[in-house]
Amino acid sequence: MKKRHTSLKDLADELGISISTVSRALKNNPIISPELTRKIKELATKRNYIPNPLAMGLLRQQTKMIGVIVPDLVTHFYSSIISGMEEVAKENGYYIIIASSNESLEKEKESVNNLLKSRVEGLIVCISQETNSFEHFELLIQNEIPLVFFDRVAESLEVPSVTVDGAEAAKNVTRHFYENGRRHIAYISGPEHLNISKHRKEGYLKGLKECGLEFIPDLLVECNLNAEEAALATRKLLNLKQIPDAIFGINDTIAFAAMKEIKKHKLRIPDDIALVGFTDEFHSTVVEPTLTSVTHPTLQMGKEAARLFFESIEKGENFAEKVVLQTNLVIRESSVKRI
Amino acid sequence: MKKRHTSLKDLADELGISISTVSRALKNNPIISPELTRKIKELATKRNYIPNPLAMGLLRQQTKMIGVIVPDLVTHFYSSIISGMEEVAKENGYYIIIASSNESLEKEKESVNNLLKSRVEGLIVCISQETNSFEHFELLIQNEIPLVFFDRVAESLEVPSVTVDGAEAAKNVTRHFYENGRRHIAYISGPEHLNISKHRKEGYLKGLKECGLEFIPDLLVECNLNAEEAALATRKLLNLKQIPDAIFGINDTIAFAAMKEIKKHKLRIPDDIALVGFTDEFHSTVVEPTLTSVTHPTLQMGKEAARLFFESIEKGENFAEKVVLQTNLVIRESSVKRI
DNA sequence: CTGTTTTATGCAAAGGTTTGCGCAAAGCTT
DNA sequence: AAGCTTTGCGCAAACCTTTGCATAAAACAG
Repeated sequence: MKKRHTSLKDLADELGISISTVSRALKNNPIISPELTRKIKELATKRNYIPNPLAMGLLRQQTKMIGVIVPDLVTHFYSSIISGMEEVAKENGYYIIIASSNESLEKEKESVNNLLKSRVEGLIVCISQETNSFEHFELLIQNEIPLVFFDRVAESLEVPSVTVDGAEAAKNVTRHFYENGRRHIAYISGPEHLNISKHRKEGYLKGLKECGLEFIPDLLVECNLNAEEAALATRKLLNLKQIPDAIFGINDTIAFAAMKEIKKHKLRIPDDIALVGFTDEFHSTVVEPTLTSVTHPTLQMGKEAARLFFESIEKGENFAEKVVLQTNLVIRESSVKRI
Repeated sequence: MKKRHTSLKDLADELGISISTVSRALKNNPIISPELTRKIKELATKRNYIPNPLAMGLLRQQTKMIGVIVPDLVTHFYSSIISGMEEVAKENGYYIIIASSNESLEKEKESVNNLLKSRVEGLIVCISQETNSFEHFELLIQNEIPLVFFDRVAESLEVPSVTVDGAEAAKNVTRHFYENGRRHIAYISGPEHLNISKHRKEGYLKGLKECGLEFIPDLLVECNLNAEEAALATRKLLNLKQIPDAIFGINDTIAFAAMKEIKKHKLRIPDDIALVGFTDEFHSTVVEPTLTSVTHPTLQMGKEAARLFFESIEKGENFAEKVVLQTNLVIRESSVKRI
């Protein structure tokens, strides 16, 4: 049999006073005499009194919980962002409940529902790669439930978000390739409807243009964001009559898969093909060759997302600040020819 | 201004009936007439009624929340285990709140307190590497708050737990080295007070014995579980007069750090030194050479831990089942000489 | 037509907290 | 001494749900 937690009533009864007096004393309300306050506090400590958050929540109509939906939990990128969110949430006395969509629209909808059922005060979401309709989010907006997007956003919705400048980053990668003598630069992209795919592609194209390179449609392949499809996409590139001398993957998962595939084809990195990834997973530095990658300020992204969330709670429905963070191209072995 | 969620009272008022009738109708209580039930359900759907979990929780004295404390979130090992827990928790209508100790005893204690404040119904914990005292857990046991350990456990406490058979695994690694011609097998261990360190060391020693190898104290180095200390430990091994021809790291973080260090010393893996890790992080297959590792059934560990938790809630204080799962040695390039 | 059973619904308490308002007693003013 | 202010505390409502018990109306037996 579980013991009940100590309540205000328990304390009040034991001291023969009213509940309200106990409540006030514990909050240092000066209206309660000093000696009584002292006595009450003493007993509270002794009985290990902890305010019941359910009762408080009921009263104040708030659960102090934020729902977070990520495509998956096991990717360093997301867990790192979550760490950042957690930090800011904690500072504000909030808790985070995590749900993963597993990159499935269906599971994403389900997660939204589940989190709503548990009365989270709002949601911070990175949409799944399948997500191409947004009714489940529109419903949130209609009901004035705070919503923040990060990384992958539904651009048609007026919602605060934190993203990175993917176009700029992709442009820089392209230029980096060019400056290192590459002329047949390929890009493995993700689903077209994702903002991240779109922007990085734009940057890629812009980069080509600035470098005076022609866009060769064969060098742009699109695939879902998993290792299998990435391997397939890479194979497609390696089977071209004119194979690329540089490949840029929309994220590191893609880049690692490409790396494996390139090695399998007995091609050398970076000698035959230069390779660059995106998001800078932790293991970029342990693969061989070490992977040049566009680093994301993940911790900061998480913190910003949480900050936006709290601002959204405060300012209400019309708040839709878009935070765009800069990335950083960290050059390692995979993209620069050894001298 | 946030709209309030629809409550039973809202529905009752709108229909001009009492709250209890609405409540009963929604639970298909046959005592309410079919037509009224239908009408009520219709309105409930229309108004998007969701029962308030706070009110329910207050009534039933349960929050449906489990607190989980992990050393960190960004390691694949932990996030994968958490995924498993989440699955089982969801099936049981529970939510998980995650806190990371960052391998610090202080933060671990703080997390226990925070989670208790938010009235989680119990805790599932992997203790931090610093944790060598357990008062904060004993307090939980005294207050009959369900507690489950996973991977790293406080062995002195009578608490359900799920671990792997580290001794057996370490023995097998040692034998694997021996069978591949290694005779100077080193082991980089973690803090001695951790059960995982202790058991794997036992297995290592047992393996040596079974293979008829002498235990050389210099070949056993202990370090904290981070890349820096692991690099230091590796350097120590590589500076020995008789350097080892095989190194076994207590986890993959250690093994990767060792790999970098070995490469830095211009030694070849596995030719000069064979290397094996533990826990099989995702990137074991992308490093070069690919890393032989002892795989953990992480998803299953998470599920088992959650299962134990629910069993603990049911059976109460005297329940202390210990689940020990088997690992699997996955042999890759880092431990076997190329022919 | 009266008394009893059945049927359908409402009342109220409990769970824990906060807080506006009320009220008594004590202290003060003139 | 009478009236006024201050001080210190309690009452009760509100937040939302469930559920044992009460109650009203309807149906039925005799």
